[in-house]
Amino acid sequence: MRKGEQTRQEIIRKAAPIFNQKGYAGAALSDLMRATGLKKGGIYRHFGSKQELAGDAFDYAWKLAMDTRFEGTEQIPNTVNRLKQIVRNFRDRRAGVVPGGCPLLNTAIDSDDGNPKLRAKARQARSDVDSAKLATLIASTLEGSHMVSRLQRKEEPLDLACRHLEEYLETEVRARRSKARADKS
Amino acid sequence: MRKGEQTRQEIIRKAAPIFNQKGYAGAALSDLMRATGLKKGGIYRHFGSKQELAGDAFDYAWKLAMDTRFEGTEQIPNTVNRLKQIVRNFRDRRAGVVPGGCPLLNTAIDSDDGNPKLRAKARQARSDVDSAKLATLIASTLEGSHMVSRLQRKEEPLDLACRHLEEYLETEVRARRSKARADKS
DNA sequence: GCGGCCTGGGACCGGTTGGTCTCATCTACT
DNA sequence: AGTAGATGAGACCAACCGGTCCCAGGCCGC
Repeated sequence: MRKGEQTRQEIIRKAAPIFNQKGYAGAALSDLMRATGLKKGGIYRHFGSKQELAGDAFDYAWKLAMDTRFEGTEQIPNTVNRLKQIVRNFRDRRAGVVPGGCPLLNTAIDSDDGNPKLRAKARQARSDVDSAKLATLIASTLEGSHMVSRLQRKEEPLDLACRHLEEYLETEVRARRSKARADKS
Repeated sequence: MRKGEQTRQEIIRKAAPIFNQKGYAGAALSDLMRATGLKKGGIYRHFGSKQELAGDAFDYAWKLAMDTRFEGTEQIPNTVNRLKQIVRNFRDRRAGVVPGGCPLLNTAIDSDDGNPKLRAKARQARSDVDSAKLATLIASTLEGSHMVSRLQRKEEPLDLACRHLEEYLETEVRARRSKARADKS
């Protein structure tokens, strides 16, 4: 029982970048076999289907991405400052995260038409993190500019979006909250 | 010669939604055969490979999307107002455009790792439309929120981003331009 | 250290993949 | 109207797809 679970996790770890880079249809069993060093039988011992593996791989990749984005932000007391740190993490902390870009963005596009299991996972992941409209706006902006950055292989669009968001948080949000607090008292 | 070109265009028109919805790997020849009503031989008479067809299909889908987004904006003299109209078009003019979401976003993600031909096309498409940092920011925000909207099957995120952009254009940009003009004089 | 269960290799499956080729038919020019 | 070239069907291909199964060997509890 011990060794099996260990191998299972190893497969997920090795498979995650493949799915994240090539998408569900693009990631062939042969790719996963090469990446894991296992043969088909070995992989299928631990997962009932390719979909199940893809699902677990997404969970793994997404958890890693979220952990990275929130890294060192929990203890920041001020909400606006915390959000700004998350934005900065999104831009700067690329290393250590699963290769192939944002797992949520990739999976959302990949599973958009068809593949309801993966779609549900992606949707759940998003709704878990969305606690406010503000977060939606920030996430959308970051996802979008991240995509454009990856496409152009330039940091500029993402950088621009980050600066925009920081400015926005600084001016609009902080100001609005101060106003709301003032109105309340 | 006449009929052939006609058929070729018809194939592109019918194939574009398939590629846009399922991605390159996910769009099987059999899908394209069903969509076009032609058999394999008939399709391959007009295209040297699946990649070539995918490339032409992307060009078609992207042109359609761009035409829709810029529809009725050329004659608006004020730059800020023109941008705001483009934003509104992006949100409202969904009909008539190739199903499956924004072709650029889909193709960018799909061709991100591997498939350099398609990647080059997507990159070219973006660089053609990006004339300014402002445009990059707007495009990134729209693409991102559009993705989130599609994922959640809700208009809210896109709507929110549009309102945010309109507000941003109204307050920041228009104000900045007025100031610049004032400084100059 | 023995026995049984867990593990992973590898052969095998039917179906599908992208792609080629031939040939009958249809089109369009003279 | 005749004919040459354009066209598309359909058979065919090897490779590969996701998935199943069995069995040898390694792991682990006793």
